[in-house]
Amino acid sequence: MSPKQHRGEVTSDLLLDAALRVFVTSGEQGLTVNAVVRESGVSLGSLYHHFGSLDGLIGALSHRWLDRLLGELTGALQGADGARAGVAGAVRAYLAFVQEHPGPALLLHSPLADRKGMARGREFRDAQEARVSEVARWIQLGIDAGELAPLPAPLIESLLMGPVVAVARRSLSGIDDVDLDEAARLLPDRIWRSVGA
Amino acid sequence: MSPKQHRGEVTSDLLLDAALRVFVTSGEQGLTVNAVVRESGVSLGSLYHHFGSLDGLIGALSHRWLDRLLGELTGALQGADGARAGVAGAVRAYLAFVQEHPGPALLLHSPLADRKGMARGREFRDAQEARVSEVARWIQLGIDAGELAPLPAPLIESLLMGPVVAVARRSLSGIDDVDLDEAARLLPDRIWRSVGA
DNA sequence: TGTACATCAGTGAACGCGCGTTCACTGATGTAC
DNA sequence: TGTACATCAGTGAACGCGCGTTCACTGATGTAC
Repeated sequence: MSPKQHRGEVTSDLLLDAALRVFVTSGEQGLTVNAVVRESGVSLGSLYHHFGSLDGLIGALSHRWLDRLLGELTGALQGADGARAGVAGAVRAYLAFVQEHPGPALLLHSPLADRKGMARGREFRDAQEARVSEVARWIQLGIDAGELAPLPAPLIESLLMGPVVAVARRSLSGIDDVDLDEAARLLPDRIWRSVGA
Repeated sequence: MSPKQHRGEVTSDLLLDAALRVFVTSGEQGLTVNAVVRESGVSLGSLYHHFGSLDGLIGALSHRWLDRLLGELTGALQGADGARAGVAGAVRAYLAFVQEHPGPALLLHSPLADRKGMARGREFRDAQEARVSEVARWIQLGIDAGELAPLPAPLIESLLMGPVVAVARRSLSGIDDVDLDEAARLLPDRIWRSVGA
């Protein structure tokens, strides 16, 4: 599935980038094989050669970007000194990602990512699983150290990321009443109040 | 569009209920005219007579349930004595809705609701607009009274509902690591810390 | 109360369209000797 | 270095399927006089 020749990798990237552009301009229901082929200039057969199916292509695209987002998130958590700084870092990292990559962020907030990703089973889940449990571990360490409130980890995670996701969705959906820079300034302190010990 | 005879209303309800069942069992991409017709026992022509299109049917279904959810939410906010009680009431009302109506909650958390709803334009938006701005007004009153933190209203809304939505999504997506009753007990106090003055 | 008529509700066969996928094939690249 | 061969990459016409929608029609209900 992963290319054995250089030109194969180039073609894969052409298809992935085209698929993202199609999604951004035409939405979920516009993301068809024909649209991707037209946008990329690559032949239909090549798409199937590299990804096996449309779901395969979308899964690979989601995987690529989810990996980057989770990477920045876990990096921010673990690179910080103490729970409070970690919370602030993760909140800002998420909002920065949304600002820098609105297209991919929209994709990841759409159910396409979940559905197609999950459908691919093990291979996909396992790769992310590592990242997701890094977050869970960080939370547990924070609770054990008495820095985070002694709540179930999923609730901490919801209190931490819920408001950020809500702001991101609002911004991405074109409801223009929220300023991401302002949110990056104000949210960390407010979120800390809810999860801090 | 709304039925003039009693049997018309019965048929509408049959279709709406069937559409919800189809969505719950087959998901978004399984929600087709044929599936709804098969599930409801109503003829294809009747579906088009009452709703004009599949989008019309889905829009009406989303509208019906979004109305109920927002109704309970605004009811909880306004029926409470003080901002803190309002926050707790709204959080519990939302989680109770998810527990009592998981199917509709799944529908409202899917992008189907947004997309189809928005596409119908004015008529739809305006009906909800009233409800949505009731929430915004309640928030503004809370800020003015010095009970809620002096943040932009959208941020308060995100801090208030974000964690609740996150917990709901988690529960609805089958990640079984979150207990809604426990969340209803623990979240109000935590959320209050983040939005209280 | 009875009849005529307009409107509403319900029906299902038929249609066209665009979708994802397949497949037989050609061309390019890398490797073994 | 040269040649033969296997594998990888790329191509696009063709296919079948299920989708949403239309339409000409019949039957039921309510209303006017």
